[in-house]
Amino acid sequence: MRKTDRLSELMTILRDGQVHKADDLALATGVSLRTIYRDMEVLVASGVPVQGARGTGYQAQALITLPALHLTEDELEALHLSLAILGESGMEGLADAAASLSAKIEQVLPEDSDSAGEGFGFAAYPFDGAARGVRHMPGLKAAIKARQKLRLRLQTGGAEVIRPLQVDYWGRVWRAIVWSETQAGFAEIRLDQIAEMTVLPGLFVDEPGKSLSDYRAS
Amino acid sequence: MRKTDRLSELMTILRDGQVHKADDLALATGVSLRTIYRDMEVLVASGVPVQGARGTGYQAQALITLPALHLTEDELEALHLSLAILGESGMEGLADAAASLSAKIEQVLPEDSDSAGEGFGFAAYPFDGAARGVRHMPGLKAAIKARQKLRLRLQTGGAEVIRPLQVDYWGRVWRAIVWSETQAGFAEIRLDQIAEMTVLPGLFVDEPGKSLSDYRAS
DNA sequence: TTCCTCCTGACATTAAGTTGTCAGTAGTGA
DNA sequence: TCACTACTGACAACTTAATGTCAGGAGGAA
Repeated sequence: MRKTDRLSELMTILRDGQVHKADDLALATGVSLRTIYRDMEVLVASGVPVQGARGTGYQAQALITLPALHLTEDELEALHLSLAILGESGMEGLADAAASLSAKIEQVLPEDSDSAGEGFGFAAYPFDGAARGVRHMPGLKAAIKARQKLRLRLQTGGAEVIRPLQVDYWGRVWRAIVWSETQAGFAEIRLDQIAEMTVLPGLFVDEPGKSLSDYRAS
Repeated sequence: MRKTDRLSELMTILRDGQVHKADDLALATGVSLRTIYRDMEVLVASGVPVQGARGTGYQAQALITLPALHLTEDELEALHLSLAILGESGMEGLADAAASLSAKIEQVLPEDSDSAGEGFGFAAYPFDGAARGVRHMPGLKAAIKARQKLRLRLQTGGAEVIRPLQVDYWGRVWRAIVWSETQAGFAEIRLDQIAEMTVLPGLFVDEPGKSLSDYRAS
């Protein structure tokens, strides 16, 4: 039996949530006790919620394994937004579950060292903030498509008239890349910093020095 | 360098969405061309959206990797419900992304062979059905807690007065385990088969032969 | 057609990982 | 305190996986 198959089998056995002695697991899988201890270590390290109690045995909680997924940005956005919506729904139990799932997801999402990024020196991604920020996503995207100017009031208090150019997921935050008319320059605005967003009647066209490709060239 | 580290590094390089020649990847990671070809095969097999074009090079799409997660049932419920809600929201683009993400998740969730289960012989888990079914989850759970009887009308047309005992995720479906007064027996009802659910004024107490532990003993 | 670069199989060699045995430690409940 | 069972380190032996070299093939663009 290959090791990965054996780990799978262990998880199947443990899925019942009952207490299992290492000896029995060893018998069931045909390996030594020492190997079971090692396997349990591997399972724990990979995030499987199983505990071993001395004198008792091993017990896992209800256990559904979602293997690695590769997501597009749209899919990640959908995931964030949907959990945020549920998290604020007040549905008993579900809001908590959405929060804990969201925390698990944030825990494992890659964080590029580059994205430590100046100005973003927060240690954790606050769930409430993400909910508020992600809410603006659809409106921002519509404005980008329609080339519509927006007025943003940020949590820091300032208001800016901007041309939204792009929304992306950079590091562990959703951000908008904008040309700010108020500041006459490019800006990267975290969506969770947006307190209020108002659609303005003015449209914009690509002007030299103010377009997305200019931003990228800088 | 360990293989897994190298695969990680390859993904980091490819994340920029640009075209990369295998030769350059080999130089960057210090292995032979043949090994790069093998590595790319492994990445593709694991779901990474990367393609190699002959004469050109390798290119990946925007790429966010969510490693394996271990969820509780509550968290899976939250995930299903939240995506279902977003999927029906009509938000442009997001409903599609929620659907595609949901499909990815269903694709990889474990399906116990036991759960092929008689009567459930469907090949795929229809998204629409899941949305409708998951909707009843909160009401069911409240009724279980309050020991409230319910009248269910199923998609097959029948109506039953039931005592809801438990909701769980079995195989790839959410189901309710109930004592059906109409049929005088236990039943397992897929949530997506519930067309309508009405709360009745009657409460129930555990009667011998009709409780959850009786179900489990059978 | 030529060039460029991905693609695949085979095989000997090399590298890495895994295992069981043994010894010793430790926590919990009766 | 004792019994039960999880826990950890070390090491030799064994197993499995990975690698590079070589040869040959294939698709797409200029």
